[in-house]
Amino acid sequence: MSRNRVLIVEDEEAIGRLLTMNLKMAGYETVWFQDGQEAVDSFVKDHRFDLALLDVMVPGMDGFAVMEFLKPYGIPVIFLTAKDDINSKVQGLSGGAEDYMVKPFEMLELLLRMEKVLARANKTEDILHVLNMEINTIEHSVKQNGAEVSLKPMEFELLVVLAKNKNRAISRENLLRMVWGTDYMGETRTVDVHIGQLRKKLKLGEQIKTVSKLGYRLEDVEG
Amino acid sequence: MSRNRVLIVEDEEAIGRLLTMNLKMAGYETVWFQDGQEAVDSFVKDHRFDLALLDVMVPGMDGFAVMEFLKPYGIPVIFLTAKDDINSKVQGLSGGAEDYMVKPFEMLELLLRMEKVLARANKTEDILHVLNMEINTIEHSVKQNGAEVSLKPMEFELLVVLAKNKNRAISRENLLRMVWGTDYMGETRTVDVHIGQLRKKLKLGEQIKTVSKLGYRLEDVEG
DNA sequence: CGATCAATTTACAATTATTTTACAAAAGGG
DNA sequence: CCCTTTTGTAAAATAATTGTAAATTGATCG
Repeated sequence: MSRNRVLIVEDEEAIGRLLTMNLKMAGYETVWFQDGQEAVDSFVKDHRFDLALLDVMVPGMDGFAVMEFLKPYGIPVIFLTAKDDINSKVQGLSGGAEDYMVKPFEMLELLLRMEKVLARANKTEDILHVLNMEINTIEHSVKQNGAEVSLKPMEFELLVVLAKNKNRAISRENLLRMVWGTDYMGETRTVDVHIGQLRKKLKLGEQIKTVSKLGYRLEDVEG
Repeated sequence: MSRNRVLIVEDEEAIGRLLTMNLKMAGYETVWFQDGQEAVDSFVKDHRFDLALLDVMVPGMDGFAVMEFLKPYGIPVIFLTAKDDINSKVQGLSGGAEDYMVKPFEMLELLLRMEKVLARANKTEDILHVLNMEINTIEHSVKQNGAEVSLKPMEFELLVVLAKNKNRAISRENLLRMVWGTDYMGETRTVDVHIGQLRKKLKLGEQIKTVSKLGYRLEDVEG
């Protein structure tokens, strides 16, 4: 599948730029507007979006109003808003928004939530193809050159995260958060051990690169 | 690349000018007010700031009051204050300020703290572009003319500091503080050796200038 | 309860990174 | 110029990180 397209409506320069850059790194296609009206004008001409990130307070037309235009097309919305404005939260979620992020937020947190929203909307691939592997996220199975390879649950989850983020170095901390869901502090070699298992079982000694002091990267040259 | 915008509220002419000048050199965009009320009046019309430096004692409206206006927008605040006024410190930090500088302060110290605060608020660029390099601070990777160059962790950290402070000479002592985090006293050639590695690996013999008796400077004429 | 299997921790070996050393080369500074 | 100090850098020494087998812990199920 081609990459998911994300509509961004955000007037703050710094945040908009950061979003654009990070989503691009994460493999999304983005279109960014600093004005709600402009976003809508463009949207009526081209509504091929899979997800929208809308700042609530934005010039031209506010985020809630923008959402009304997206609704008929079933495009899920995640709102971005300045500090704990509980009213916006209520209005946004009851109005049909999928999720809600309070600024300033962690980019990784946003990426995780976007993943979840896209999965719920059935806009993610169920089968990933990386290197010589076919990873079935519904059956939790992996085939390598057509032959089934048996992975334990955590090994599988780790492989999925590496595959979804191929060619990108991921720190041990982030792997722990993404796969294990823990904000683990202190020392643990769990990640390393599981990486070792994947390397052994899938013969990925070369393809899973160690990034010293940081973490690991699954390399797939072809892209 | 657009720069981070900093709101400065400081009535002392000399300090205000110094801040404006130094931050501009360091690549920030600044707006400076000498009166708290004026700053707030302007802020309600344009709140596109990434950080605020607030003098506590300032005419019109004091720093704490100004902060209350910034809070809802999640704009981090660093207080500047005349003396070692412990009360202000307590009031400021408990009121939500990110950090606190006592005058007179080292400009480099302030720049360091600003960096930290911006990073915490997720408002720093993840990808730096300097000379022919693209430095990805999330993946800890460097591309030169599109080709990946492999750096060891400390080499990478050093490059980031040089890049963030390009065209500014940095002493060995400060490099040690910024990269290695140590207030190392005495003799060490560690910095020199790592500079040598960067020059070799990235062919920056010309661009990393030695500043005799002081330290080094990464030059990027284009700015 | 055990038996079984997955997950994590431990412990130590292997590898890689960092710092120091030592000397050569270059730069200042009379 | 010459002498002194500073800097460049290869290579040795030291330190830290990573790989991984094996032991331990935890969870599940009859």
